[in-house]
Amino acid sequence: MSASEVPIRDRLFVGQDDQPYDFYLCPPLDTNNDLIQMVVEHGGSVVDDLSLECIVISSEGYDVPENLKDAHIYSYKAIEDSVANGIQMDFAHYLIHAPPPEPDFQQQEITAAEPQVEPKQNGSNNDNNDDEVNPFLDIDPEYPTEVPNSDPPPIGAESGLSADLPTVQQSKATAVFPKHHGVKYFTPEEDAFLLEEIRKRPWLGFKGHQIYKEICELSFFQKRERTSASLRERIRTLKYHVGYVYSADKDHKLLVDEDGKYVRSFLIKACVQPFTAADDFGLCKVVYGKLSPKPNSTGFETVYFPTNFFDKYGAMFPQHSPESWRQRFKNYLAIFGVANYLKYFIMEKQQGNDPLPSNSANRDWIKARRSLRKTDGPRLYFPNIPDEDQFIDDNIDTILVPELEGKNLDVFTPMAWTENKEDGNEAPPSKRQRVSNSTEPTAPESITRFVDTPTTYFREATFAKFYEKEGEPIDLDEVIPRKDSFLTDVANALKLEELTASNMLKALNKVGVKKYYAMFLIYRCGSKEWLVQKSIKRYVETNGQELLCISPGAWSNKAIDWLELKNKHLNDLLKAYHGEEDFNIQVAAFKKSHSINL
DNA sequence: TCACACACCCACACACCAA
DNA sequence: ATTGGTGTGTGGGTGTGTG
Repeated sequence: MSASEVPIRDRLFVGQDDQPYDFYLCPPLDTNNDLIQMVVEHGGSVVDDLSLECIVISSEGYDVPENLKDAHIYSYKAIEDSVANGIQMDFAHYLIHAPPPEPDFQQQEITAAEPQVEPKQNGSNNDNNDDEVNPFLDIDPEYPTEVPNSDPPPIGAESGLSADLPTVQQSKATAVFPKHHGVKYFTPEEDAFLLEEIRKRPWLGFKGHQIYKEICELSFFQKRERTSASLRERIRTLKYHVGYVYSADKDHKLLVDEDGKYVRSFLIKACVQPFTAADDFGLCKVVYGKLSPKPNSTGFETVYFPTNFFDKYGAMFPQHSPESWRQRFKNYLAIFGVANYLKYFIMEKQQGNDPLPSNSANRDWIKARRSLRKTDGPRLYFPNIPDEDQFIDDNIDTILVPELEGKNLDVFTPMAWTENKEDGNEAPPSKRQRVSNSTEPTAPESITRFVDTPTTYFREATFAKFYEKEGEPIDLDEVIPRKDSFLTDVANALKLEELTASNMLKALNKVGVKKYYAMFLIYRCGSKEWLVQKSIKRYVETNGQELLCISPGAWSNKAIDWLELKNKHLNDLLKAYHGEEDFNIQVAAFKKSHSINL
């Protein structure tokens, strides 16, 4: 029977390369028409030529024929269960025969490196259990499905490989006759084991080196003589298709749900956060505006940082730790030059280009500057930027950087620290003084414009209660892995013929925005659907930290705080920011709702 | 020729430490 | 407490050998 004679119902047994899995059915299975039909109906194919790459299927209890002693053999139940469940089961769980270990390698390992009985590592972590292994069954007790009765739950049982099937597909050939000399292909069970071990270490990321150093220490891979480099490269070959990781708390203890299963998380964070051009621009802008760096005779700048400057900066811009920000300044911006970088950044923006971060804007130049700094050589100017700092003063506020939007930078204004540096704790707002040429005034009357800040909590009791009761406004765990499609859904949902509040509410609810949050957005954005959309985007991109976009027309908590002050000057600034018409409409709406004290 | 396993390299993010 | 020096590990590029 060939695949072409049977209508293919789904692609259960098709690899990512669109090639069907080839199954070799050991007699008497080769005459089992039901089984054959299952294979071909679901996209696979049945072969009778063992010299081809194929997955060998047999039944438990049948003698392994001599010519298959060196093959990995899987139970026919792998096929049956996959079809029954509608997803591809982890074939590694159905391994009924594996090739015996190669004597020369095993001997070498035992005599040269290991005592006859490896000491049991009896720690709190169950990963390193190392029980005796049946040498004829190449299934390790460490193997995920076989982690029994241990404190953290069995993983493989539920997680399996299912959606992550590239592993089976990519190593199917070698699952049959793995080679021990030359190229040693990964088997499905190695892939499955590796993925599970990665998922159990979400704090290590999965692109680095350390995690593989740990995993390759496990006896499962020690026995298979896998180096950390090979494990790492395997994951790179699999295009990092880890799919998900298991949630862990800050002490690296894996979270377990009410069923005793590890809790999946699709937020796979990287271990290091590269500095962006916006990061550099933001830091330079604050240093330039608030700390007034003074150029010295060697062409570098002298900057006096107030106490805890980087702590404050890191708190306000948490994409990097305070120490990282300090290092960034020390290792790159101080070398590049604050004024140089600002000029470069502004020039690029004005020319419609995307500026590069300071480490890569001009690698040769910064390398030269770095050595110049130590050797005290001649001054080295950044090419093609204006001499005068006036260029910065004239343009710096025209450059919009989303990262800086809505941040109140007043906290970085040092309070006369040059005179009394020792009592330099928090500068109370009323005591802020003009130290540099661009300090912000503080008294309400001297505030010249409204600078919005992010809205991070529900200010109105009604919405706060809903939040308490119904939880997060959007299920981020569900949405973030498909961020782009979700945002498209939201955009499409808001393409309504009649943009009434109730229509928007229904449409948003349909795509996964909780009703109370939709109500909140409509209320704060004055039913402007583009602002509602922008706010949802902001919410997702900030991982749920910010409830509202920052834009005229979107009324933040800060704006409402100002309203409640009933100060005419501040209201005028709000009018200037939001527009007089919008101001009047919103204030009327707020009054009507009685949610704020007006 | 291609995919894969394995290895090596390097810029850089980040942490730590001594002064 | 701040600062400069230094060590460690990430993340990604790439080279080589094999089948």
